[in-house]
Amino acid sequence: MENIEIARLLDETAALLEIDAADPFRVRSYRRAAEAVEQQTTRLDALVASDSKQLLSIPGIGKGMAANICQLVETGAIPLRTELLTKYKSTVLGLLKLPGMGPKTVALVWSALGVSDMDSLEAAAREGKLAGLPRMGERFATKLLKGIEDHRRNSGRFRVDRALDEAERISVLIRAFPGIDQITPAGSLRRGRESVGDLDLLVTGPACEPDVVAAAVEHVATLPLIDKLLARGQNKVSFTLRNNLQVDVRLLPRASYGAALQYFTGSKMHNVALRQRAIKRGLTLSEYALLRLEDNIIVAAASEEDIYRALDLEYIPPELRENCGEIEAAAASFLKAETGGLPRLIEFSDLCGDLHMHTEATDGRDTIRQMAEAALARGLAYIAITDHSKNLAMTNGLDDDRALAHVERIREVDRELQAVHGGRIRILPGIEVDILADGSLDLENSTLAKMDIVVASVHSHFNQPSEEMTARVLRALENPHVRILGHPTGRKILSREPYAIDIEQVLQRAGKLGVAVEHNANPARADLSDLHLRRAKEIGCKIVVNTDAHATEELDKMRYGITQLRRAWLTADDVLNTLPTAEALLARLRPKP
DNA sequence: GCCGTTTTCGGCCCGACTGTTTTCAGTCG
Repeated sequence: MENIEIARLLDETAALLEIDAADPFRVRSYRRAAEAVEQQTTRLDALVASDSKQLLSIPGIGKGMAANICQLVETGAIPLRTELLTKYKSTVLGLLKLPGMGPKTVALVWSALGVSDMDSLEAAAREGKLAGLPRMGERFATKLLKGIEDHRRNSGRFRVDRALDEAERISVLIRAFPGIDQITPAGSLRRGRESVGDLDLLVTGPACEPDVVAAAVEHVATLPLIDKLLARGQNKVSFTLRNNLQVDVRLLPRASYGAALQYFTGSKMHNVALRQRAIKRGLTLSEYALLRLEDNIIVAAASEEDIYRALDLEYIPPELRENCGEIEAAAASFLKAETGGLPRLIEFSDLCGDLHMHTEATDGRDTIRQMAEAALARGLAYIAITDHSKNLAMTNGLDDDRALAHVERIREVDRELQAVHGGRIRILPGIEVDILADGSLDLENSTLAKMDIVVASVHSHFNQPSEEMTARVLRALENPHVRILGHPTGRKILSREPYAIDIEQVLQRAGKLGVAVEHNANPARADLSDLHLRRAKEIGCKIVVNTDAHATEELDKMRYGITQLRRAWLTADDVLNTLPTAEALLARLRPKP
C-alpha cells in the first residue's frame, strides 16, 4: 500500500470522526498523522514489515496511530474507519468538499433528513427541505446549489503556471488603483506547489491603511474579471474567475505585511507548529503580528525575517514550509549548530546547462542554433540537443541514418557558435530514445555511441501493468549508452492516477548504475514529485533538471523546476547540471562504453 | 490521539466572515 493511500485513509477517518462529533483534538491527531505519512520518503508498508517500531520516530505518530497503520497495511482497513462507515455512508465525505458544508452541517442533514450524498442534498435543497433546519435559510440553499454545480463542473486544482498567469493578470488591474505598492501571491503558489487550489494575493501600500482601505476594497470587489463575488469584508475580497479559480485578495497595512505574508503563505501545518513555538516563548502569532502575551507589545510584524528571528529561527524559505523538519533545522541554524541546519537551497543562477530539448528536426519549433542562443541568453554554458527517435513516428522521430546526420549538424553548429561566442555556449549531441516493450531501445547501439547524451524515455505509461513497465525501464537502464532516464514516471500532475512504475525500484537501480534521473521542468509534466526527489537524493541518484523544451521560450520553464528542487531540500551540489562546464558534467555521468 | 524546560495528565493555533443569531455557531483559510 502506497503512503499516499495510507494518508488518504487516515484523513478520511479524521473527517468521519469530525462528522461524528468526536474530540476535535483526536480528529486533529489523525489529520496530523495523515500529513506526516504523506511526507515520508520511505514506504511505510516496508517499514511495517521490517521494523514497525520505527513508525514511532515519525513526529505525530504515537502508539495508537502506529497500531492503526500496522493494521491498515496488514488487513487493508482501520477498524475505527470501518466502524464509522457502518454509521455513515462513505459518500458523506464528498459533501465536505462543498462550500459551507462542514462536519456539523453534514451531520445535521444526515441526521435530520437522511441525506448522505450530493444528489440527495441537491434534491433536498431544491425541494426546500433544508429551510426547516437551524441556520439554513434561502440564501444558504442558493449558495449550496451553486456550490454543487461548480463542484461538478470543476473540482480540480490549477497548474502553477496557469495560476501565475492569472495572478499577473489580476495584479495589473489591482495596481491601477492609486496607493498600491506591492502585490504578492502567497499560499501554495509562493511555496512552489506544482498545482494550487486557489490563489491568495496580498496587497499593501498607503491605500491599504485601515482608515482608507474601504475604497481599495471597493476597487477590488468590482474588478471586471470577477465571475462570482464570494465574500467581501473590511480588508478581504474573495471571488472566482470564469475558469472557476478562486481568488482571495487581502489588503493589509504596511506595518503588518510581514506577519500577513508569513501567515497566508502557510502551509497550515507549518503555521500551527510556528504558533505553538510562539506560545512556548510567551508570544502569540497571528496574521497581524507576533505579540508578547503578557502585555500585547508587538515583537515583530513588518517582515517575515523579523518574525522568524524573534522565534529563534533562521529565515525559512517558503518552499520548505510544510512542517516536515524545516523548523527544527531553522532552530539548529539559528543556534549555529554543527549539523542539522537548513541547507542553502539551489537557485536558478546555479544552473549551467539543460540536457533535454528538441528542435525542428522532430517536433520542436526552433533550430539548433536558436535553441543554443536562447540558452546562452539565459546564462547557460551548455545544452544537449535530444530529438526524438523513430519509434515516435508522429513526432517525425529520427531513424539511425537521420540521427547520425543530426549529430553531424549539431557538431557543426557547435563549432560555428564557438567561433561567434568564444566557447561561452557548448552544444552536446544527443537523442531521446524510446524504450520498447521488451526494454530495448529503438536505435542501434552503434548510433547511440556517437551521442554524448542519451536520454531513455518510455512514452506510453498508462493502462499498462506496473510490473511490466518497471521491468521495461530497468532493462533499458542496462544499456550502457543510456546516461539519463527521461521523465521516468510520465505522470500527469493534475490527475491522481497511480504511477505506472515502481519509482523506488527504478531510483535504486538508477543510483547503482550512475544514470542521471531527469526532473522535467515542464510544469505540465513534473515527472518526479518533490518527495521522489528527496528520495532520489537519499539513494544517491544523480539528479538532472531539464526543460524538455520544444521552443526557445520553453527554456524559461526551468524556473518551475528549480522551485520544485528547492521543495525537495536540494542544494546545487545535489544536481549535476550545476557543474560549470560540459566536460565536468560528462565526467560525472556514467562513462561511455 | 499526541506530547512533555507545564512529562504520564492536561493541555492542544488564530481570527474573519457568513447567515440569521438578537449573542453566536459553524466554516474557512
